[in-house]
Amino acid sequence: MIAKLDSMLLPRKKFLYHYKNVRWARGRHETYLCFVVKKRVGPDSLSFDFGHLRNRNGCHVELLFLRYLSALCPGLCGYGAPGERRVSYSITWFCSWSPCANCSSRLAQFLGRTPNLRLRLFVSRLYFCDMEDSREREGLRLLKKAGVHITVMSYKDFFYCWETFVARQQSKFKPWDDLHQNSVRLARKLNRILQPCETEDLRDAFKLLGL
DNA sequence: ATTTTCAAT
Repeated sequence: MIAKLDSMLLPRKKFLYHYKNVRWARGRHETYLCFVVKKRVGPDSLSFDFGHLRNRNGCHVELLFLRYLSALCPGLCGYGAPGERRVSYSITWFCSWSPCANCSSRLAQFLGRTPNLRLRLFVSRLYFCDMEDSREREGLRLLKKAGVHITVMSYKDFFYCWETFVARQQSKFKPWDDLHQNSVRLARKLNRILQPCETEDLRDAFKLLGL
């Protein structure tokens, strides 16, 4: 049973290489997506599923996930019997890269017509977000508008992923150098991206006034 | 100081 489950888990080296939140992520030509799916089956009870995916055959991992979604979440999209309610799900993603502009837009569209799905998104690194006017930045704002909570992964998130998705064989999660600093830097960057400009202007104004 | 990015060779 353990051995069977192990094959579904991420090898330690793969996780560490692809999720490392280093400034210059040379060679990460793959993106991994670890997910947790929770289904609301009653007023209180939740069922639970988890796993991981990576991009394949030129298909970004987010869109790959959308393809698997109906199998993963029965009753999410179908219309069911007349008068029957759709099933509600909460999904959490932990992605090694944040989504590209196209994936963000496709996701936002999908979520717009699937109000019974809540998506929480943790990312290790920000994908093509250096330019002030990058389409990827715009895409992240679109996702926020679609109700997605986007957060940069911190120590506790890497730790949780290690415990949940990695074939760790009893080994403890060993944070790499600068994990915390990198996470803080990226979180600030993401906040600046998601923050409406007015707030930023106000903050500067307050600073000028010494308030 | 500078470096990369869901590849393409």
